[in-house]
Amino acid sequence: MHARRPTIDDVARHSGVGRTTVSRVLNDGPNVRPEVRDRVWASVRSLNYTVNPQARSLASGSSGLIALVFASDLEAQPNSFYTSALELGALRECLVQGRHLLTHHVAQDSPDRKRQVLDLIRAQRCQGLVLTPPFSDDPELVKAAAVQCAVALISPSPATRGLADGVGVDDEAGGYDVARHLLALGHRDLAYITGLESHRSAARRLEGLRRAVKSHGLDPASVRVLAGDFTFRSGVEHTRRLLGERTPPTAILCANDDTAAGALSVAHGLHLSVPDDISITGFDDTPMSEIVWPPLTTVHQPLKDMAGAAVNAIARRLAGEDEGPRFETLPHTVIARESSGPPGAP
Amino acid sequence: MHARRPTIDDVARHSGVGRTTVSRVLNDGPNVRPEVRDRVWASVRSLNYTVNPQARSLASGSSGLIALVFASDLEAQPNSFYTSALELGALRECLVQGRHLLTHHVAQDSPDRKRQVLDLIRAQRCQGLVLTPPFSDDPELVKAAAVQCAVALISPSPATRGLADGVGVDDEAGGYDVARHLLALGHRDLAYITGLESHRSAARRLEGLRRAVKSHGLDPASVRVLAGDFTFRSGVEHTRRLLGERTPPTAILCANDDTAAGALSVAHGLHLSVPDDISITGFDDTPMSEIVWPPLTTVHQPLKDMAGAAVNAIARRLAGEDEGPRFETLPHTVIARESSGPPGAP
DNA sequence: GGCCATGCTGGAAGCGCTTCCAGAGTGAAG
DNA sequence: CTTCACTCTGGAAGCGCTTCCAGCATGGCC
Repeated sequence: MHARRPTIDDVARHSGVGRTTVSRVLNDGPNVRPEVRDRVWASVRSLNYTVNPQARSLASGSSGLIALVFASDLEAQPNSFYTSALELGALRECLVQGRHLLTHHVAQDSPDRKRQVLDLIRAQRCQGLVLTPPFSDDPELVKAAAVQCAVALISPSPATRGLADGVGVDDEAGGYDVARHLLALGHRDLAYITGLESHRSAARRLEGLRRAVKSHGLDPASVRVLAGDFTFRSGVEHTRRLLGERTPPTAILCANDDTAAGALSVAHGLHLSVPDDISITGFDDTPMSEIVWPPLTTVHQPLKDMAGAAVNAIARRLAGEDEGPRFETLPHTVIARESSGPPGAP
Repeated sequence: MHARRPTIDDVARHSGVGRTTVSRVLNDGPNVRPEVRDRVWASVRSLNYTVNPQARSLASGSSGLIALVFASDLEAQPNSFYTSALELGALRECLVQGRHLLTHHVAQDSPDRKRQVLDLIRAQRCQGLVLTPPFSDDPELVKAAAVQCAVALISPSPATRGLADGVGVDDEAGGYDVARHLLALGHRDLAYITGLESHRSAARRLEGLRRAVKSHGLDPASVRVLAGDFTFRSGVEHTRRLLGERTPPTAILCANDDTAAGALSVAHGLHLSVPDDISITGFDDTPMSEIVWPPLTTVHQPLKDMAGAAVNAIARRLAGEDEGPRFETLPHTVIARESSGPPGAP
């Protein structure tokens, strides 16, 4: 069939040096004369040699693997844009760092989900682990994982920030900012559809919302809060209920874009005009917010950068950096599109 | 720090058997007495042993890696639902098959994109490769890849079907079926926004559309065809042009859901009613089709199953099955939602 | 009882790399 | 001329597994 692939020994023989020297050249090691280095590279090219990553992993004792774990179901197609963005960001940074990404989806409601994550990094010899919400909010899991490998958290709550490196936006401020946007437009009666209870960072958005309401001299308790779960479906259900009330709110804030899309859909079904009859906002600024009609006012979160920063933090740890856990706050922005406007406008 | 992880020799010693026997047990090999087998498993559990996948790969000479390659940009967020669905399907089947998935995104316009793919499977020692469109339509690439590893194609065109295993729906029939759906509703003036030229399977949808038109006694040449590229943006641009004409079509068929979403958005912008003023259909039935307003009439394509079947085909090849390339056709369905209706209705 | 087929077992040889360590060469310092 | 501190270099020992192959029981059969 095809000829045996060249090994490091073939390169060594071909360039007339020892195997160790070839290894040094391949790994940019010190103590190799430039001319020897060139000779080795020439042989590498001429033999069309590439290192065997499996052998390298075994010998060096490091797999180069970083696991990215999502809490979702292999069957469902959850928050596709959110997870895709994170994965792409992580993938890109892994490429830069010469590491490999192991994407894993764990059923959210699986009773042994923590074990699944720990088993994964154990069995695969992962050196790094990027946890997304709500896993990134679980102190027990984070602690257990941190013993085994470098851990970085996406949007961790304060409870886990001290346990590992983290990246995220200031969710409280994000909530505050969209709420301010709506209050400035003249809205006085807001409703909020939350994300999953366990997803702490999204819960902080509500706190920011309440702060904004209070700072406008209104009663935070007047904000109607409905317990959603980030799905389109929960946006549909809660919005249907809200808009069925005698005095519906003039604006509905949603914990993410999917939920907002559900809310929009209900408004359309009732032949209401958005934003004239009802303003709706999302969170994340996934591509979805430009796909729906009208385009969604939302809070931009640099998801790809967040995932990249997480992988980068892991790489730094593995390179030996040894400070306390660090939390990196990335900037968010309110993106005002057409789904929000003054209440009761023509 | 932590104790050295147990190796296969520790298990062998602990259970009083040879290393070879432990290996047999771990790999479900033959010729091990049940009682010995149990004893070994007991040791494995008690030592909390897991095989080192890196060592196994090296020794067995098989990496267990399957690459899934997308033609897209790490910067853009292309067809998120489409790629996510394929990835989830592949991931699930890999889990079943005990293999690992290496997801890779290659810039569509990169001049050496073929080389990038070939280098990837070469450098990583991938044993399988799943190619998505338009890579799956490139005979040159498929041939070159097939020399190195088992290849499976997602939605290959007839030109590449003979070169490797493939999975897909009958795109021609899919196009035929949506067109029939619209014709049955009374539409006589259709427009089609195509996908990327290089994406052959999508081009076949147009052929089906033409066949349907002809079978209704209409002139296939009367169908307006606009060259899109699967993006929301191309849906926007072409629809804007179409609806600006003196006699706009009564229905716009799009090569995928993203493009259809763009078309919908333009209709809304012009304050047209969908489907009363204009019917719009998509293709793929990604979650997006339920998110937009009104929900999109589209052709369901079982993307997750397709990716799973592709991985499965690779696994069968690697297990030694040795027939000619096989193409597996999965069923498609027209999903009639609210974006299509009789033309010129109230 | 002798013989062979069959089932089970483990020793030993790698897989292709990294890394420890000893050795060779070189120039500056004594 | 010797000594020492470097800079280079390569031999050899693994990393933890799979797999080839030889060896030893065992049992059925003539």
